[in-house]
Amino acid sequence: MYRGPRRGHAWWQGRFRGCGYRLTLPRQAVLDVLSRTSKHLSAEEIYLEVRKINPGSGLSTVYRTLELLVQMGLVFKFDFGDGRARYELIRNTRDKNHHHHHLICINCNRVIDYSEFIREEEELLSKTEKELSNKYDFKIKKHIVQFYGLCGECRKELED
Amino acid sequence: MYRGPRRGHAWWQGRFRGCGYRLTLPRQAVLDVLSRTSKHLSAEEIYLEVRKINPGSGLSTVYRTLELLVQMGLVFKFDFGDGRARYELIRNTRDKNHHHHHLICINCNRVIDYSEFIREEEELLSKTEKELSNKYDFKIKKHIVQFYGLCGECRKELED
DNA sequence: ATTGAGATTGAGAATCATTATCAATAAGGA
DNA sequence: TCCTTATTGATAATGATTCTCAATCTCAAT
Repeated sequence: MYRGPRRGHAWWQGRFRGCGYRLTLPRQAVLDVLSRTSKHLSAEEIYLEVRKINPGSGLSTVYRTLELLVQMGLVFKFDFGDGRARYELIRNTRDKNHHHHHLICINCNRVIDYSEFIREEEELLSKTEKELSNKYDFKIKKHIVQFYGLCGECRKELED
Repeated sequence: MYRGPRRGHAWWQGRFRGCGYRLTLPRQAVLDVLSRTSKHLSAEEIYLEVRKINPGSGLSTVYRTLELLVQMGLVFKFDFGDGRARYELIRNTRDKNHHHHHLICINCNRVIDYSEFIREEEELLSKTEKELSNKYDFKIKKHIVQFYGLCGECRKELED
């Protein structure tokens, strides 16, 4: 089954060329790191991984690349309230709108992705968005839904 | 009609005493500022207002007081994504759980409070919370729901 | 009143993630 | 090859928040 040009990095390459950008080694490295993990890494963490692939990469470039990727719609940027941004590669191009949400442990900063009730959530959110847009003359671009709490391990740990 | 000891600042005074804290002038000033506005002020903004009431107050103390108030459950602390925290006095002690949510303009940072669909939202959220708590062994403490977009004025402004 | 322990304060230094600066380098087209 | 532009890495700058610390205040016990 032919899958088009989406083998290896050819796909990203195309995306970049289409926007007039170059898919350079430092940028490649950032994409590699993001594509190999399911965690929500910070810029610093990405930088440390990137240096294993391309030791010449600088932190500035990692920041610049992440900004670019977010702006290109390839990466999500999250704020989980611990003072540093977190980044996540957007994997499924098809159902872009079907994004997941997060449970964030306020003790160990672990992040759990979930998609339960996402349909109901999205339904309610879009209904709310429609209503609020009218009432307040406000054009909603995106929403944030996050749950904060304690993961199992931290609960045990703190119950002592 | 007698309203109990909630005249002036006597109420806060009680709250403070009860916790073993003192309701000093610099703290009073922060509470005054917060109680007089419906905006979502930043620490710096609060500081500037506080100095009109009590010119001796320092920025550190404002930060410390805000932290204290949040910890005492008298004030909400929000992050609207513009790099500074925002604070809001919790006014109605009765229905603590009936908190509102926010529309945030990504252009001018205006914040609109809304309570439409809050009931439905809370219903869905609590249902989701229950389910997720079980499935992921995760004790949810709080949630965040925020809408980002463009307010009417900014939309006009940017359509040029 | 006096005292002493502890709470509170303001000024300034320190922190830390992120951005801005800038000269050097690489790449692609004419 | 030459030239314009994109990209880079090192470093400095930024800016909100937190930390430090000596000075001041409060209040209960003497």
